[in-house]
Amino acid sequence: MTPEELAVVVRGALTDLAERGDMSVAVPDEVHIERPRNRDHGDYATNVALTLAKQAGIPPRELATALAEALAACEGIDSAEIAGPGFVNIRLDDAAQGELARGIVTAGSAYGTGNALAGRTVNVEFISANPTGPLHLGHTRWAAVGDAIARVLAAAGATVAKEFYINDRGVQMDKFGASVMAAAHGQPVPEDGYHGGYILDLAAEIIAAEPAILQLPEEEQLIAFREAAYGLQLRQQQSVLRIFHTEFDVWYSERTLHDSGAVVKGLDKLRGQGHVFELDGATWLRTTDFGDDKDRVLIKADGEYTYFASDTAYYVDKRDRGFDLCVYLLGADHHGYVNRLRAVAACAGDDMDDNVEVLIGQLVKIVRGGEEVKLSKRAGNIVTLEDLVDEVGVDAARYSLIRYPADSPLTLDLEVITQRTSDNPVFYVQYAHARVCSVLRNAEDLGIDWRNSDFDPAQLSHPREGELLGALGQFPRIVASAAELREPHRVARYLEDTATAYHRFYDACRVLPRGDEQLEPEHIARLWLCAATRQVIYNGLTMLGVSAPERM
RNA sequence: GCGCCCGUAGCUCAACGGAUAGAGCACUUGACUACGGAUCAAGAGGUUACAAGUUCGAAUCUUGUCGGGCGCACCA
Repeated sequence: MTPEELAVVVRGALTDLAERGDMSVAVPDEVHIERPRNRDHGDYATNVALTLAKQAGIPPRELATALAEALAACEGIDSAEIAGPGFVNIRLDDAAQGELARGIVTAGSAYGTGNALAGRTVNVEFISANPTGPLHLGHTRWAAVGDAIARVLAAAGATVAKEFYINDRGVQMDKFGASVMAAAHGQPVPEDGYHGGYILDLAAEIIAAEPAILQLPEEEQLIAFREAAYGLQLRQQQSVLRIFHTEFDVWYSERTLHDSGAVVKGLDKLRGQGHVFELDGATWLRTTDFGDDKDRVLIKADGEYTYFASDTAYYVDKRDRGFDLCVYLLGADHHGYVNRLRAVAACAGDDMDDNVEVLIGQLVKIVRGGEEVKLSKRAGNIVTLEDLVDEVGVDAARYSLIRYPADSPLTLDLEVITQRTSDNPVFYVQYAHARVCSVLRNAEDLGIDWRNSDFDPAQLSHPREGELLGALGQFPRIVASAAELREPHRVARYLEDTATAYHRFYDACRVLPRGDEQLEPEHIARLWLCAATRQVIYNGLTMLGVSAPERM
């Protein structure tokens, strides 16, 4: 029995109480079932009596007592007891709990998915770096977490597109081009240019491919260098993200936004909504109508579009492409954009609480042996996504970034996550998966066909088996809450708990018959439990973009 | 000055208003003729920055104070 099924049972019991008329309780739509931290409190607990008592005018413990009596009589429930101020602690009978293993194995990769967000079409935009250098650690956090958010949203039933906005327009691109050109001529890079060592590499690569570029007139040459370097750098970003297992559905160029007329179209839409005005020769959007602290310029007095104009047009364009929720994942230094972007949605006639969502990721601080490693894209002394992957591997890098909520600052010690030991939780979880796979392989080698043997769920009566089943039953609600809250770290933490439950089970319960033992129903039941565990860990790791190795 | 985020074990961090605030690392002590010990068991470690409030109940919500990070362009 899953917690969701139990909630239905509890709700039914409450309905019975209400209909019998002893107690005038209004039966809530949702009954909160939780898994008590303390195992002495049973398999599950509900606080529903506490929440209903006041409004029903009944002391909580009295209501809880009546509910407990009703529940104890329900099928699949072994006992129900009141505790504390009015909790009802519920213990399932072994068969009802064990049946879960069959359900998970049958559901396969669908176990854990849901339909809470069915019908929502979501655009998740993240990273969106300038194509003027390698991706650094701030980008890397979102590369991992943003991708995981998208996967979790999809698991909750949403239709999701991952999008990368290429900031390939504006003065930063020109500075980038000028920097590469200077390097190509062996001259010092301009003061306000890009100084990383990669600039020299780009220059060398461009000259090698097209030596004649150095003979072009200066202005032409500048453009040629800029475009060549842009192409190379973008491909480098795309390649490293592919290695990182973060695949985008759409790479959207800011230039094409302008070239396609989308910017003009977006402006027209905003004008039609009546929030655009002229002042001092510039064209403004009155974002203060919707909570921004100042109005924003769309077209400067010199006739140039601002970056903000691109932003607004891009939002309108996303909505025109059919997305009903636009999620932006931004770095901490962009938190000033939150109100602005929400106001853009409102100015376009949308609901800024429903159509747009801006998440802010706090900074990642990197230390190496306790000493901070400074990051600076312009200075060149940077830790890049590629560096991190080279040092710790894709799985450890992704997992280390995903297992913490993105909205709190994070310190990673390279010396710690470089170690391929149990210091790093990803190995702990992957090891559990490999261990289950090993047991199932051994079963196969022994010729045990557990899938086609009778499965008696009541065999799973050991406390450690109950713990493991309880953990496995949590998975769907963990995924649902991770999606709802945009917090994939919940899945990672959950997997760690589940891995612990498996290791503890494994430690206490022999799965396979020893050499001279007969195959018993208990062995079969435990193999089903193993198979269910493998499925849950596999589904969870996959949701995080982390591999689930069968051997390590 | 205004605004956003954050203060939880020695360190890095969990805990969607619930019961005795939990993990990992580090520290102490046990369990290997191993279904994979990359594991398990036990111990020690806390005034959840501080103070008031809200309620059956607060690390969580409200207000204030202190401390830290970041942001406040006709830049991109």
